Amino acid sequence: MPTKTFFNLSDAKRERLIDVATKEFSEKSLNEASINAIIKSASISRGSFYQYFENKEDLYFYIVKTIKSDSEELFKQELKKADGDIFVGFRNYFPHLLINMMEEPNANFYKQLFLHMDYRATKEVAPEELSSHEEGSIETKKSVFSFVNRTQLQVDSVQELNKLMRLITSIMMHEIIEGFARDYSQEKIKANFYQKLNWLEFGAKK
Amino acid sequence: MPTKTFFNLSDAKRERLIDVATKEFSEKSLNEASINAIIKSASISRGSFYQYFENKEDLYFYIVKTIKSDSEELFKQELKKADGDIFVGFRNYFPHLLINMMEEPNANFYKQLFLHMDYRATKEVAPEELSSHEEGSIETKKSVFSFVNRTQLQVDSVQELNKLMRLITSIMMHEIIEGFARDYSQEKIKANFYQKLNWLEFGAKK
DNA sequence: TATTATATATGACACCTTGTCACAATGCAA
DNA sequence: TTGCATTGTGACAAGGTGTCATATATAATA
Repeated sequence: MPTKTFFNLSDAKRERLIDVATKEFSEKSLNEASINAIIKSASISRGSFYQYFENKEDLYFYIVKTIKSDSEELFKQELKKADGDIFVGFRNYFPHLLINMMEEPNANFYKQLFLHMDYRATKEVAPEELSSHEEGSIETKKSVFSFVNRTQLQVDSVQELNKLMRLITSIMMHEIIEGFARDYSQEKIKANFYQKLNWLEFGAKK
Repeated sequence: MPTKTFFNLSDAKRERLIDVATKEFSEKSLNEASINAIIKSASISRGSFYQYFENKEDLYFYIVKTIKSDSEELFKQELKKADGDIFVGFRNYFPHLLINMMEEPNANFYKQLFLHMDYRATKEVAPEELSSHEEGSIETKKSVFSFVNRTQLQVDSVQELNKLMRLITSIMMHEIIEGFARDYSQEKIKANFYQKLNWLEFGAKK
């Protein structure tokens, strides 16, 4: 996380820095992007940068966190509308996610992110509740899981439900990555995702 | 790909270089690994390195290709044994894959690979036939697909079958990555994978 | 207001990369 | 031996990162 000093900065300076960095990360991958380029564009001295951030990653994942809209909340809403049916919930949630990720202003940032994402980045992008995955402490906090109608699912516990939802999430992400890589239209990505969701929901076997 | 010059090298020199590089890539990620370290350990001059390889990636993916056992062939065999049932095929194939990836001598190399893998690397590791994915030219070559019993599946075409198998492959990889990240035992990884395979096969909905 | 304390800014520096290139040293064939 | 093709070499330019002693604001206190 950025330091207190960073958050003490004037809005103008802070936003300028973030804007410049976001632009850099939208054009280059995390590895290719350079602190030099950022501080030069933002007219900030090298020393200052390191007073705000531990390193490039620190800045990067702060931006990821910022950009990522509160998707979990949105999903909960769709889940409620769907009376706790996660398949319907995911289907209706997916278009929102696509828009957030594949349309301006975030499209290029996400493209770079997804095409160069490693395991760590995956966790940063995934909904927090699902990725945390502490097997014991799930039931305590009132969470997405409480909105799910489990009776209609082949799951025996919240842990299994968690696994199932994480599976769907990862399939979802996978489709978006594939979409970025192959320049698929949103429609095509949706079709691909829905097909996989159908297999998972009803079985791929006759 | 490495140059002709590289393959002209004496076995001793070539193997020494590959050994040293493999060790480096088993301890550090592709990004962290340094050509300097490799050429120093292998007692090779900087100029020579660039006469063998275009860059670090060139060497890296050559090693990946080498290390990766011909998994496709193994899978075909399991598929035949299973009378074309891909679910049985994948179930029986998975333990082989786990051993190849999670036991000596490849374990650390794969761990680094998987924990820092991006989209490109994903494609390098995935079975070639599945990753190529040229929608037209699939049926021509006699391939895995010809061993699959499609009648029992909810797929309408070879393209759909390809998608389904790519889905399973990606779930499989995902489980292995998760396993590396969380230091799961092979047994736990298997259990996780089989559960997901069951959902996919028979449906996650009651 | 003058002085002290705290927070912020700075850029030279050491140390690391990578890829290139002019040149040296081989090996092999005529 | 001469000549050509192949292989080997390390200094070099250009770029990267993180640190640190020092300078400059800004706030707080006497």
